[in-house]
Amino acid sequence: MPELPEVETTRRGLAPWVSGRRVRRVEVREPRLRWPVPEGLGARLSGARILGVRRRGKYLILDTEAGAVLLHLGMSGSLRIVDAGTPPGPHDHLDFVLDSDRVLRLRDPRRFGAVLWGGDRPEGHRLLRALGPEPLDPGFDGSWLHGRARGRRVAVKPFLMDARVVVGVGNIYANEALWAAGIDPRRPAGRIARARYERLARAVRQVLGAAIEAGGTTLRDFVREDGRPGYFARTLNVYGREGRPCPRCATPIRRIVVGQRSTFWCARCQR
DNA sequence: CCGGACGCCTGTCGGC
DNA sequence: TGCCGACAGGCGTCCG
Repeated sequence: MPELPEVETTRRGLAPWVSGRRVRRVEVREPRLRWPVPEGLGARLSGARILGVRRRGKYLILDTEAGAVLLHLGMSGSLRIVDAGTPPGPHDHLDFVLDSDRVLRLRDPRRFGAVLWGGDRPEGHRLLRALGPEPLDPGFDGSWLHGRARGRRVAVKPFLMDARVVVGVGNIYANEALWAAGIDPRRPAGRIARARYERLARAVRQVLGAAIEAGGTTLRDFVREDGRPGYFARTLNVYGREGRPCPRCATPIRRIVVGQRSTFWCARCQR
């Protein structure tokens, strides 16, 4: 599900509901996520004030005065704010009950998501430490991509989806950005000129920015904190559009597999 | 170091 | 109608 735009949409929606609130208690109905939900989470958090919600890549960081919680939505996760007393559905695995009588609730049918203890320095957590730059920050540009691609023979699409290269770009937005930049997704990363990486970096920024403005992409599971979907799906140019005409040249969009992931592209526009 | 494949899970959809 | 395979927004880990 969630790539950077969906996680950022979630962060923005959540922040006003959780910032400044205290956690009354944590209810874990299903601790078996990607990793087990830490045993002592509730004990640590009970009574602690939430200071804010940050995002790093596809991770959310819930900062509290007792330490930070790391949240990841995996493929099918979503976080919502519901009224206390709202009965949980089958895949509503965990609640943070707030002193406002609202509940921050995690739903994750496939359980690829995670809820982890981040401690006092969550950015030093082993899962966050090796992450590359934020694509919307100034440290990310064509030179960075070009430099990281030196000598790499991996296809540019999995290269772009590698969180050590740049965070937040998943399958949907990798497809879209490569189409926008006119680059063949199978092209070896080290065989792309700097100027084309400048185009690609701009495309990544543009696509992610537009998707955030649209509230993210909803294919099936993703909903915002209030249950509404994101509307970027109607803006997708290639993802999920096999056989439909390329919006730029009308050539039918093709689907192939690159790096074990579905890849949609226009063989005429992308070279 | 690098690239590629594999699981982890549940749900949905299309074809027969 | 029912069954079965393919596929799904991620990513850590393992293998050669």
